[in-house]
Amino acid sequence: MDTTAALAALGALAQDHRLAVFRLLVQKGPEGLPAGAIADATAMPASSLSFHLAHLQRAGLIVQRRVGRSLVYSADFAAMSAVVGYLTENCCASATCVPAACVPAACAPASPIQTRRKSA
Amino acid sequence: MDTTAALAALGALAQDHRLAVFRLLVQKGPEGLPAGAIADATAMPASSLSFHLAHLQRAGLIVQRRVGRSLVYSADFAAMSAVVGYLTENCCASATCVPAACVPAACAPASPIQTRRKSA
DNA sequence: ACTACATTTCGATCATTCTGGAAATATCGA
DNA sequence: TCGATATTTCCAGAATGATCGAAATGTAGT
Repeated sequence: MDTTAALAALGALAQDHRLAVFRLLVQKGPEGLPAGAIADATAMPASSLSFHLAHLQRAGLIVQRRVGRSLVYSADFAAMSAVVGYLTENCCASATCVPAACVPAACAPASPIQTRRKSA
Repeated sequence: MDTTAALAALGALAQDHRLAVFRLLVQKGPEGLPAGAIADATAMPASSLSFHLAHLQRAGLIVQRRVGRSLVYSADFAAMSAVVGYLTENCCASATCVPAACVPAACAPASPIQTRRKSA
């Protein structure tokens, strides 16, 4: 993950509503949640939610798929892992920090369905 | 680290100049760098830099100390570690994610001087 | 084709953040 | 105390971001 992508991801998460939405989607795992259900859970108006979902998606943190007439969103765990990787790689002066084993693909969902995006 | 603090940290890092400054300070380790040197390295006007340094400091990511007539800034590795901890704890549905050994105090500087702040 | 439903896009408004010059503050050495 | 250096605070303007109702789009069932 390059700095531009990291910046986009950090910017997307640095907002209370978006962080709440993302955490909710992470909880729900690869199955995700339709926009309506997210709106209910977070008690925000549809248009505002849509704005934030688009922001998270632009940043590559969530993924959208259509199911019937609903748009179902789910967290992109590989992208999140890349963000954590970027931060760990850039938060320490040298290699003395995190055991290397922790960095690659650190964020995997409980079940193995995986959204299969470019692993950054 | 609670969500409010994480939000502040993410917000502080989600800006190109601030991310650059923070990465520079992380590289420099606990010794840090005076504001003037940071201004030189990043080629930004003093007042703008001061604004961003204050932002990073409010978020708890960097620490300031006076050395002569310089104000020396250094990364707070414990705080950064807390941010990574928050993200890893909140990026996975269950405990299947990062081996627990990686989370606590993950971000330590090469030398053991440690800025000694509340560990978030 | 029509109606209902789920969600997005548009547009206007309000709030926040970024920027950088000029003035103020703090420290040091003589 | 004075002048030089280092940095911050103040200020105003420009840019970006957030909010949410209303209208538009897309999908499904009949």
